[in-house]
Amino acid sequence: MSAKTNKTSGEPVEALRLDRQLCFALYGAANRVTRLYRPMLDALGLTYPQYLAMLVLWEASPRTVGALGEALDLESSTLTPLLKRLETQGLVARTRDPEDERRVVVTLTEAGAALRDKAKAVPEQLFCKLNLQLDELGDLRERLKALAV
Amino acid sequence: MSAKTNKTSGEPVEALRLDRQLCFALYGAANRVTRLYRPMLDALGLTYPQYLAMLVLWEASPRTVGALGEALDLESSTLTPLLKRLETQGLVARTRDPEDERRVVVTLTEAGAALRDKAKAVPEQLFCKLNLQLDELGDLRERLKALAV
DNA sequence: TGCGATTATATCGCGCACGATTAAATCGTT
DNA sequence: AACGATTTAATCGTGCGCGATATAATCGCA
Repeated sequence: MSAKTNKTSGEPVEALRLDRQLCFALYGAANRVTRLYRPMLDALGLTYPQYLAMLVLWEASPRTVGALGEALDLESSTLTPLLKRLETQGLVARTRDPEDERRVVVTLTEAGAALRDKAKAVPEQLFCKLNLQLDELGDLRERLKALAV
Repeated sequence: MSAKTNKTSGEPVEALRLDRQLCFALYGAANRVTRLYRPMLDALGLTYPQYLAMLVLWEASPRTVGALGEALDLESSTLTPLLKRLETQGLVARTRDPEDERRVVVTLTEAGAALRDKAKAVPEQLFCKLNLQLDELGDLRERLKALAV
């Protein structure tokens, strides 16, 4: 038995150990990285998911809510309030597509487009906070992109 | 320029591309894995963070709120309401430590301890849903544990 | 031309996750 | 003993993330 007493178990259930769980490593890493971003994103007035949405829009604007949801793998129930907050901040505009009134088109405002310059430094700043080589980062990124697709 | 028109940018800012961001790969993978767990955890009546808390308690109960927070890397502002919900479900008991009334001791109830048996199958069930070799999983887990510590 | 089915977004309720703050118990130093 | 500093949880407000549901526009087909 382990050094620490375990008052709940008779025999250990190996597979249930927290330190063997990929899910916990993933959960913890995601939380830690969000916390690392926070001070940098505070300076931009963005939350972490808002920053991700802006990344998508900086690549191509306008986009429909649906297209954003596909890119970010998020539901409209998550995106709609988030986009309304970006709209309130004056970073995006939300308008119905006249071609199909079901669609809502999200467009960067000038302020939203301009924020891109301030955000340019973020990726490198963050990279410095990770204890990681550049090639390790690329490898890890690709593995994660392939995970649970 | 890329095949799709990009009305926002003059020259591309390579580092800002979503598909180059480790943060997004991590964020997406964490969300996807949570969604994979959901049906299995629904059967146990647990959310994903509740499942993680139970994993910690199945390893050793009782534990203080602080010790749980350290193990899970979560603040009391997250844990306290979560533990109250587990208490409401009858899975844990929360009592003040008589030795030091500041501490709250979280103890598995019989039902909480018993749930462990039902949870035993979860890790393997989840593993089957990931497109992953066992050694890849271990490697990925260790890399994530080292990330942003 | 209708009218049921589908599609696109929005709304609602719940449970995190965290920073800021509060409250209470304990500790340390005099 | 006293009292300021520290430690431990709890509380509060904001913003996700999602399932279930609602609403409205469009489509398809008789």
